[in-house]
Amino acid sequence: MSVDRVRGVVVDIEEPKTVNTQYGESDLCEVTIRPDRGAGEPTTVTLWGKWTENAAVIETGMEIAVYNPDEREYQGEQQYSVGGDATLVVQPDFLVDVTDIRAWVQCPRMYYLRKLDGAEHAYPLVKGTIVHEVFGDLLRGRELDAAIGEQVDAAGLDIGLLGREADEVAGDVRDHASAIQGWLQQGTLTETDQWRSEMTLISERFGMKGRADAVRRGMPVELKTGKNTKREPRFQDKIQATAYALMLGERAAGAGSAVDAAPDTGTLLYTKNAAVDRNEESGDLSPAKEFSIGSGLLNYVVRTRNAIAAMEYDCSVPTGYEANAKCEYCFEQDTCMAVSGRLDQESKAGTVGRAVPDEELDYFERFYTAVEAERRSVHREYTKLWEQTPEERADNDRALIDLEPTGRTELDGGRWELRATGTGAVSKIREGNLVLASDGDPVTGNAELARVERLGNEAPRASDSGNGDAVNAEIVVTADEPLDLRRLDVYPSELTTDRLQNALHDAVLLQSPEQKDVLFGRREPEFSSVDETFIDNNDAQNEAVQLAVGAEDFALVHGPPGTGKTYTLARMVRALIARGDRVLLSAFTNRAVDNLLEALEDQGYTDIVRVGTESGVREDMQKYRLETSGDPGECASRLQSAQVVAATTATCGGSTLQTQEFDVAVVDEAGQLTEPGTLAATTLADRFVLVGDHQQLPPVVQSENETLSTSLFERLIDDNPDAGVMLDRQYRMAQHIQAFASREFYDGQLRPATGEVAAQRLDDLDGVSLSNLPEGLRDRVAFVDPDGSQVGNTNPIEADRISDIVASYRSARVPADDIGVIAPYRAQVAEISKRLPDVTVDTVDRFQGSSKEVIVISFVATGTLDSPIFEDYRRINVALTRAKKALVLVGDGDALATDEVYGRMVEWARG
DNA sequence: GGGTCGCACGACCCG
Repeated sequence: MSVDRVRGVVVDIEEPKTVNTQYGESDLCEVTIRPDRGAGEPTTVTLWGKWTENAAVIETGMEIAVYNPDEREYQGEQQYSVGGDATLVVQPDFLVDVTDIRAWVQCPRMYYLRKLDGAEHAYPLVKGTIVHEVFGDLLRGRELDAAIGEQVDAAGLDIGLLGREADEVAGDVRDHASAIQGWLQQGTLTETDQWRSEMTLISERFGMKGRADAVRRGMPVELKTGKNTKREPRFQDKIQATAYALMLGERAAGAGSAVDAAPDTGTLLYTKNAAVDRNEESGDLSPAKEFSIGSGLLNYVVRTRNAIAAMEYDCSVPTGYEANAKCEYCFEQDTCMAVSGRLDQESKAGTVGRAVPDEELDYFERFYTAVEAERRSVHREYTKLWEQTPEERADNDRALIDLEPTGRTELDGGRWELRATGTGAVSKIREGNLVLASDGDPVTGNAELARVERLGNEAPRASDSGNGDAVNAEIVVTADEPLDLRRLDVYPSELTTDRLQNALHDAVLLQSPEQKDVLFGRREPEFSSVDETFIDNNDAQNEAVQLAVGAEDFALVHGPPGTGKTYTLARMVRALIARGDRVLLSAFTNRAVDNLLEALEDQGYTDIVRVGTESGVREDMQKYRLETSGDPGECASRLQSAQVVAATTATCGGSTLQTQEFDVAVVDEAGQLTEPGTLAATTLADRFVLVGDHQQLPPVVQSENETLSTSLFERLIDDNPDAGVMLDRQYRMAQHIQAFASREFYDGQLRPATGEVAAQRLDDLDGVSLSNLPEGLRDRVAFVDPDGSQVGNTNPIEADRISDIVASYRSARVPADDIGVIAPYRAQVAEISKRLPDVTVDTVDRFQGSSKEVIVISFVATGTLDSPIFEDYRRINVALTRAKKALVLVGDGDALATDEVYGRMVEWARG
């Protein structure tokens, strides 16, 4: 009996050797693995022939999987052979992108360089994207001219930023697209082709993912906007198509051999061939080139994929010697040499220039490694796509399953609207998200990337994630192809990670030494003095604006809760504009960016360009949103001439804003941003101002990662206390409510701005009388121990008690809208919101930046505190400082007392 | 997008 898969952790690797067999000489290498993630009995896997190339990159500790191994006995021991039909996959959980395999095949250094500096704004790329879109449209049956017109229009901004005209680009695109059309017409005349465009493929088996331009009768078709008059397609183009073939084979094979089931032919469409002047060129000018896909090519793709996964295991940097590339012919040679020179790396191409200082090299390496760890966390999210057991599925908040398809409609332009009814389950999926829509199995079934248009009859607001009663909610998505909508999955994206890596590269390799001096502590930041008074009733706020206006390098504004941070920021931006500065406004979230714009608007300033997607930008800020389609000149000049440009830091790292320069970057919520995340905005400007509070939420990172969890804001404020101002007067909380946070997190520096703020009480609200409240809730701060018990991440008894407490406030005529409930876990949020459908119940993260008259906090934990309840004391700071007039803490007093900080908190709350 | 090696043409399924 044979097994179809062996998988385990490598514990030993023998030296590869050459042996004589009855069929001649052959290479082999023995690898010992322990199955079950290292817990099983040691087993020998023998790699034969070319698989021994992979043996050279395998290290102990790595995980390997072997498919269809040959099970046999050698010297009395049962072992597995990799040769013949078998396939070796190294680090199967690491998902290698097909375009990365393509780049690595050209040169491993190319793969690395692409990762460091991906975003560039160049005409061939913009044109290539448009041609690809038109190709998709043609496959969906659109008319050529209509498709070209629409796609050129859609790329208006990109074309304009390159200084090109729409007509000229349309002409270029037509040359390419008509070649495609000619070829398509030939095909459809003779046979009824079955086409799929833009097929998303994700392979659990091979640890690979990618998007094929098109699939015809199960075979991959790749579009290339270049020319190729040779008989054979380019090698790396074949490799790309072969990788898709491998994944298509996996889908077709079921439990059988993916290699055997892979399509045997790939097609490459070189669209420029038809446009070549026939007098000058000789050779094969047909756009379509077919090639045969054999097992050797398929295995070559897998081996290359393995080499990448092995390199990424310990974040090594490729030198170029891993393959036989010839540097003298490489068009990236200059970049390659410059990067290796500046980063002091070994490189086959050689190096040019001097290395950056040691501290910058260390910094680069530390953050590069941290960002790659973050990438691996994103990869782990993909595993949710193939979780199949009922427990796993029940626990998966990244998918909506068991949907009932209700219909589909073909839209103009050949796209489809797909509809289904849901079970009302809670998930991370939100309207506007890009998701994987499938017929039930996102990996092996029919699946398409889709956009969520509608989720439920009432659009879920950011604040009511815990709505457990929305049964039979209607779900609407749009996609390129029709399918029975039975499941939606979050589509994990490496976009953010890619942009962090680019920002790191730009900061270390492209910024001037003067700019870097202050970042690396080699020079103190400089300020010119500013006498003008900008805000006359708050000294700290005024000082913050003065500091920002006078900053030659950077300024830091520390804004604790309720201190008028946003108002100060808006005033600061106006002061900078008045000086003639061009300002970039940024923050981690779209919500924060829009809040800033609102504050600017309140102060009468509206000459703003907001860059972002339609679904990301708040309704009332759409009027400022930069139109990216239409007349290229108009789109581009609107951006180029804007004095204030606002975008999230992720957008700042994208190619559009990379074309722009600013005098000052102002970044809000900087305490929530990783260093590279902040750099994405600051590298676009000469100087920067960071505004935030490192005592509130830390940077959002998936991986447990110390390097990324300290913000640039925090590091700079620790190193340069003189470059910062703390806003010390708060306008939100009653004296007693703010007392604990002030003492614990702000050295007692935080004070109420006025006596009125300090003395505010619940009965200041219309019609509310304290005498209608139970005695325990009449103080501004109260502690209630409901004697509940923790069940998983919930505490139902505590939830009941919270429901009673809220009912008390409601019967004392406190409006539901003025009450908020905060819980540490999503499960408890759901538990409480079941009982309180009219009240905002949420986790801390979603409450940051807002406040309520009454806040009730659920601590859930009982008995002991195994894990820090709110993960981090900074989260409890955020929770406590959301309340204006009344704060009720609900939890197990004894359990909380076992922790020093929580213990002091309970003491304070019991008054 | 841009040029150079890489794959592969049969079957052994191995020490």
